[in-house]
Amino acid sequence: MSEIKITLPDGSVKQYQSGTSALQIAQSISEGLARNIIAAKVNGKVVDATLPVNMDADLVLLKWEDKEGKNTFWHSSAHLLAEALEALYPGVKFGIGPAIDAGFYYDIDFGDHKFTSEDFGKLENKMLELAKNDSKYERKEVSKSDAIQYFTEKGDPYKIELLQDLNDGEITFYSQGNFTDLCRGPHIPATSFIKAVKITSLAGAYWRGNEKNKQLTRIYGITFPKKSELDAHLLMMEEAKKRDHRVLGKDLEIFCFDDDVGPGLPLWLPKGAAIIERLEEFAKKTEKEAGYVRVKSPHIAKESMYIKSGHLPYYQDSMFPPMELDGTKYYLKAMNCPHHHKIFDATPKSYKDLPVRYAEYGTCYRYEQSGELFGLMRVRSLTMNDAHIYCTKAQFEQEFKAVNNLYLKYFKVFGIDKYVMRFSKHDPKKLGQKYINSPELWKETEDMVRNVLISAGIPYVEVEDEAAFYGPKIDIQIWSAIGREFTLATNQVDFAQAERFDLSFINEKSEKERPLILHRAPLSTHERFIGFLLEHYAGKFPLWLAPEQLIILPISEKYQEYAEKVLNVLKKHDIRALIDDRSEKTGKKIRDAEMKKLPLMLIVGEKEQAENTVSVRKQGGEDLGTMSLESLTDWINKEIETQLN
RNA sequence: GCCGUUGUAGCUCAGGGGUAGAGCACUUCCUUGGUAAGGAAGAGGCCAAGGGUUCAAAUCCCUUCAAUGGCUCCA
Repeated sequence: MSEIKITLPDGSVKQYQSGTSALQIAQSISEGLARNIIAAKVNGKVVDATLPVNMDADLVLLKWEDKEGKNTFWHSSAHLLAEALEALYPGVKFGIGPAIDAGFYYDIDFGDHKFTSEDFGKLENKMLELAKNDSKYERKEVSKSDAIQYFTEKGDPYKIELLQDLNDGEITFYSQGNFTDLCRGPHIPATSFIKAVKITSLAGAYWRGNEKNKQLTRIYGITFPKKSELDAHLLMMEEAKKRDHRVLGKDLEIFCFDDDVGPGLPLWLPKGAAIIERLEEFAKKTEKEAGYVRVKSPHIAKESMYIKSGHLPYYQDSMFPPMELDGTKYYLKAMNCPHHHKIFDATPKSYKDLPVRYAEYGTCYRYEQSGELFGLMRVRSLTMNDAHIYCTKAQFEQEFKAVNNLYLKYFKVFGIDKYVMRFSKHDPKKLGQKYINSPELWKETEDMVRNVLISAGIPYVEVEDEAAFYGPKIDIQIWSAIGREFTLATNQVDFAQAERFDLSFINEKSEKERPLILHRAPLSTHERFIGFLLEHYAGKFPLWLAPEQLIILPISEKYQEYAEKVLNVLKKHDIRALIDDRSEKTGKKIRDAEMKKLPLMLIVGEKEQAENTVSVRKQGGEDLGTMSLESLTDWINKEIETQLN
């Protein structure tokens, strides 16, 4: 037999017999290592650890700690779930069962049987029982006709449908115990790797994601190689739930919903409104410095405007139905851009006026499907940190860059670092349907955007079929506490609406020319941004943004008068403060202030009253000591200045 | 919009065919206490809404509304 050269990640090269598996290679290094090997990466491709290697290769041994290792582990767990289901409910039919970011799911057609969350325990136990059998995951290449025959005999129509799309020669089965599945692999060596199982939830899911298809039962689960890891995971999930903006928003009295107001229509309580005020102050100042001017527009407009803008055919389903007055239809605005275009068009423009930057915190209404509403992250009334920039082609790059820099500046202030910049492009197949049919302009503007991103050295991912109908965009993707992905902010190019609105400026040659338009909303909408910030800060807003910045805690009622004196001084300095005048002990007052996540606590008693000072405690416990009111206000101002720069 | 689950006090939840319970919060009183929970008493509910079954419904059934986990969709 021939020899092969295996290169390990540390660069070392070892010789093995051809046909040696990654697992055997691991064993040759150490038994302990081999026990932890879940899969292997051979020349960059993830494969079974037991697959024989027949050529010289770069080899990475994948463990649970590796992302691909977890992926393989969970994918194999989905097969174990299926095996358990088949044992418990003979005759169930299987859809697909992939690994996801945290765990796996399997789509099941239970036929007439009703599977409920009460069956979770039974299923978990069965999975653990089967795991203990230590069944090997065995790979087998099969011909397409054999594969179809197998599933026809078994009576699994979904698998047969999946097989139709596969080519003969690339089909593999994996078996463990009594269960065989159509699967590309790879898998863990044996079921005994799985030591802890948790079925997490149950949901309906359309077969192949199409709402016209039958709805299957999707069972979500997660597994671990150690019981302790499952416990840690469950604890983490509990913590994430506490961070959920819907929970914090209620606890901290930021916002609420009311049945009489309507779903997706948040009410801002005083503390929520205070945060909005801070955000707007900050945005208006920043935008002013960046050369924006502010405009204002009404909340409704005639149908004709949305026909002109081209929004109506794309957007009608997600707009509130129109009101009809004297035969004219009026829509609640779902976006601010057409209004801004009209403002641009209201006065003649010269090239000397450009770029024109119109900013507005504009409130829009979108009739999102009821099932899509999600706390503050998906709502039906939203106030956007909107602006539109009208510029020449020559100015485009600089403007686009400036907008990007603005984003980065904001992200620094808010400490936003876990995001992905997504360069969202059109899909050429959908020109004329989802996207304006101008292939050259798409190419041109997408190239411009890419160039800006590359020259600015900003990391990004390119994604097709995510653009706006009027042009490409950059989306900032973030994740909520419970792991749901959202677009926080967008920066969009628009080459279509200027044409539709017949917008123009007079260029140097005294000719009419169309401006390019940028749409941008770096601070998203108040709803989504505050929802995000609640989770991001876990409710502990920084001093500049906190609805209530500090609370004065008199040691006893005897110091109430002094506390009020302090309050008045602070109010004169525009500091948002209040007094806890309850007849409670200081420990209790501190605890309650901590629960409300107030950034600062001022303790005042005999000593402070005598010296005309306050004792300052930061949220979390840090003692800033005793200071005069003057040094406190100085300290606060400095702190805020640091936070905003 | 579709499928599953849930809806009991301001909040978190228990209960469950015979006219409602806890903890926290709230109010009052006692206490005047120095860096994460002092004590006592009190008040607070058409058990989401509507209909049905029943001698009797918060409890069982149906419809609606809302929330929630997904799917589809999206800033």
